[in-house]
Amino acid sequence: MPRSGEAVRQRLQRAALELFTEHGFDQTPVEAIAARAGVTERTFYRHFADKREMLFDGETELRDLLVQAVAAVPHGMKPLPALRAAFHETVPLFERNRPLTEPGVRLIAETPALQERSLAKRALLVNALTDALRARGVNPRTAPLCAQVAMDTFAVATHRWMQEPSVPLHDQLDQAFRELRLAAAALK
Amino acid sequence: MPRSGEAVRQRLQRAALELFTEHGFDQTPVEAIAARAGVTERTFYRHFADKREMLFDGETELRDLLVQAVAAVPHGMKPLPALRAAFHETVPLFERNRPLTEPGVRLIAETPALQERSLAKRALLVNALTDALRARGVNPRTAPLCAQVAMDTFAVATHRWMQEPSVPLHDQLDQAFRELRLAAAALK
DNA sequence: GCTAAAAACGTCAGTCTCTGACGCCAAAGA
DNA sequence: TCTTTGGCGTCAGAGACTGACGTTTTTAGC
Repeated sequence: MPRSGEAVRQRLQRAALELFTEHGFDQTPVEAIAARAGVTERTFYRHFADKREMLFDGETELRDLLVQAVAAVPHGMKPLPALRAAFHETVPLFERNRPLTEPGVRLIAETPALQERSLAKRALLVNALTDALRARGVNPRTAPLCAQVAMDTFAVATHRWMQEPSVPLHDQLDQAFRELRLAAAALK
Repeated sequence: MPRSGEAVRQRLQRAALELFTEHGFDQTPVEAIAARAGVTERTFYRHFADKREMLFDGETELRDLLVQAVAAVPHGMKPLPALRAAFHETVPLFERNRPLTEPGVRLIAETPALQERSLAKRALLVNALTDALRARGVNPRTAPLCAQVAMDTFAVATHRWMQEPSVPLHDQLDQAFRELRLAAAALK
């Protein structure tokens, strides 16, 4: 029974995902997760802030990658094209983790408490993108709107990609942003 | 001590808002709210699904009004203009309840648990708008994107309206949608 | 290889949220 | 006046977290 810290964390994640998919999120006490991982309930809360948090581990990684990608976009590019380019940079990350995240998204989709947390994580991403845009010199007033709209477009693209695996995520992204442009063009 | 049901509900809401603004949301047990309202903790949960839910009572009213407004928009209008028109219909509702909702939004802004619930409520609104758009014959595939983007634009407008009360909400709305059009026009 | 600091874990006690079951009492209708 | 219904109180309990403290393991320095 190793005690290296990271091993415990991974055992907790595996145990939680198994129990969640078997009995559901709400019907799985933290005590059961800890027991399957060979650890105490108290240790669970030393690795994760709360029960929901363990389902959203890759979010910080995605956020850092995204912020870095926005900063790396060529100067002079308008906000939405810049964000679209940044999202394209994250495609490999999604394609690589696809089989791993699939049971997670299904769990989130059918658990209201997890949907709330998912939306909160998305809001954190939007805030980070807003700061990244402002760092590029984008109008501080319009930066939040651009970041939010781009994030929604990205979310639509990934959602479609989950349901229709045949179309590459790159194409889903371009398609979604194209629809955004067309819809907005009808405004004036 | 009346026992009419609705009176208890209102006393609970008043007591909660007072205690929340005084000690904060997390530092206010449900037991204290019920005590100030002259009832038991159990009665609180007979009126509200959970502790957060009492802060979001007007959401269903807003949703119904919004769905109805989308349905009432003239035929042939494109999704985003239709949604913009529908949002304009809700302006009186916001202007009327402004002093009442002000302490609520401040509380939500500084309480992560309430932000999560707020985002969840917004997602419900987006789903309702998506259905309303589809009922108008909008492309079922693009309806979610339009509803989401319009909701974000509306949120930006109301947010600015809260901070700069001098500019009417109608103008904030038009301004935000104008920025959306300009930002999206730079995409192709 | 030995020892001391630091990190990880266990144990215990406790608060708070939320739920089910049961009984009581007031109000509305026959 | 009697019955029914709905709102409420009481009780018991599960589950999510947190703080405090002691113990064990790992790491670092000699």
